[in-house]
Amino acid sequence: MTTDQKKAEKKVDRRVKYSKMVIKNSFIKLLKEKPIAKITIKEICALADVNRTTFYAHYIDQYDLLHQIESDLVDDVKDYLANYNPNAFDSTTAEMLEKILEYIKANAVLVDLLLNANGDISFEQDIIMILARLELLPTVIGEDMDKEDARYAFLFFANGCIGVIKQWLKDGMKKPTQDTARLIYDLITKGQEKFFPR
Amino acid sequence: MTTDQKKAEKKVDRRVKYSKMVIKNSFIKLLKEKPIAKITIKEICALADVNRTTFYAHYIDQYDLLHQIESDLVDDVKDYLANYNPNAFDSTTAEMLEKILEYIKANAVLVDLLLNANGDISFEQDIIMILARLELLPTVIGEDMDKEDARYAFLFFANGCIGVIKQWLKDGMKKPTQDTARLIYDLITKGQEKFFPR
DNA sequence: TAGATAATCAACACCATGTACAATAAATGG
DNA sequence: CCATTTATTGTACATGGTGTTGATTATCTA
Repeated sequence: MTTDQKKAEKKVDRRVKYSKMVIKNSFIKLLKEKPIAKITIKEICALADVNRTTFYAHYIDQYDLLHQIESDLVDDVKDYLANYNPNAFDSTTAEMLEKILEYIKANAVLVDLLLNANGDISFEQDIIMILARLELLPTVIGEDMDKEDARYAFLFFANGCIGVIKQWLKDGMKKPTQDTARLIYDLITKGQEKFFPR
Repeated sequence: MTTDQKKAEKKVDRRVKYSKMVIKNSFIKLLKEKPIAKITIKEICALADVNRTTFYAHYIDQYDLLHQIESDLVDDVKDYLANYNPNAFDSTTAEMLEKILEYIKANAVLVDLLLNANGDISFEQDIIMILARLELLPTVIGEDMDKEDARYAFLFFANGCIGVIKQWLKDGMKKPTQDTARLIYDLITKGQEKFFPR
């Protein structure tokens, strides 16, 4: 269930729901062809068969539209992971990672588009904040360690995850989610030792 | 020595050199204030006190200009690191990391701008490619390991490095370069074990 | 100094933009 | 089902950046 549908459960006018939907779909279609800077509001509306005035009723510009799409996706991920709440870094972290990868796989086209091709840096930051909020990564819990180093370590792991996921998407997600999750887990816990065991 | 100056050593017309310089400086100045999408060619030229026709003689648009600036920086980093050529992952890697951090510190304003605020994803990719080309990170050398996993591991470490560096820049590079290099080195080699020694 | 080359200037058509307002269509709540 | 509210449409308009042209001027290099 998407965020749009959830909001719609309240009392959003069907017309608004439809307009936003066709606008988003058209925009995403265009985003597959060219960078956002080359996409005009006029052509989004033409493709969506919607009046330009309608666009301005809901969005400021293309970038606002992009951010709303990204924001919806972020909310959706949060809902998807709402059930899981590991408060420590134990064996369930690998499962959590797998869960995330499964979600990404289910929304691969969009995520790949936003993360690899035509997204922006703020989207990556949002994803990293999700990871931070989930306390999925261990480094925030350390007590006797340097606070600053812990933050750096977290960012190292989080950005590492994103990097692997981006390539995984580019590779068409050939590698099973479970294996990929395991690989990421090992990289976090053991670093290169996994590859050069002593 | 910048790439521009190097090119100039051949035989680039002084006028061209000057035009490109003022255009770049003006653009960077504007980039500190607002995102690239809001920057017009007209205002770049106004600030640079250069005719708009001159801009079009050298660049296609703002994005082309940005990419040339990033590309120059990348070339500059390559030159800077040209002397160092570690072909294996040994103790000199930490020194190499420190060398890179020192370079970044010397060009902090620009790097922070391109990496944190208003750059694009391709710039990060370029940086990662530099790391790959340097064979600074170990995972490509493994023989008995899965090729695919090695690539993922490399991307994990490379993106992790970028993540730490970005935050380090945001923090105003308070932490000494040597300590930061050491931290990154430990994260690569030992993962979270550094923080949770067994 | 002479020739080559770059920058300037003015002018131009073009098109996306953002806004305004009236008219129309559709949805909601009773 | 009707009356009211609300969204969308259509039109029009001023604005401003764009990209290109050709001629002129300024500057560099050899």
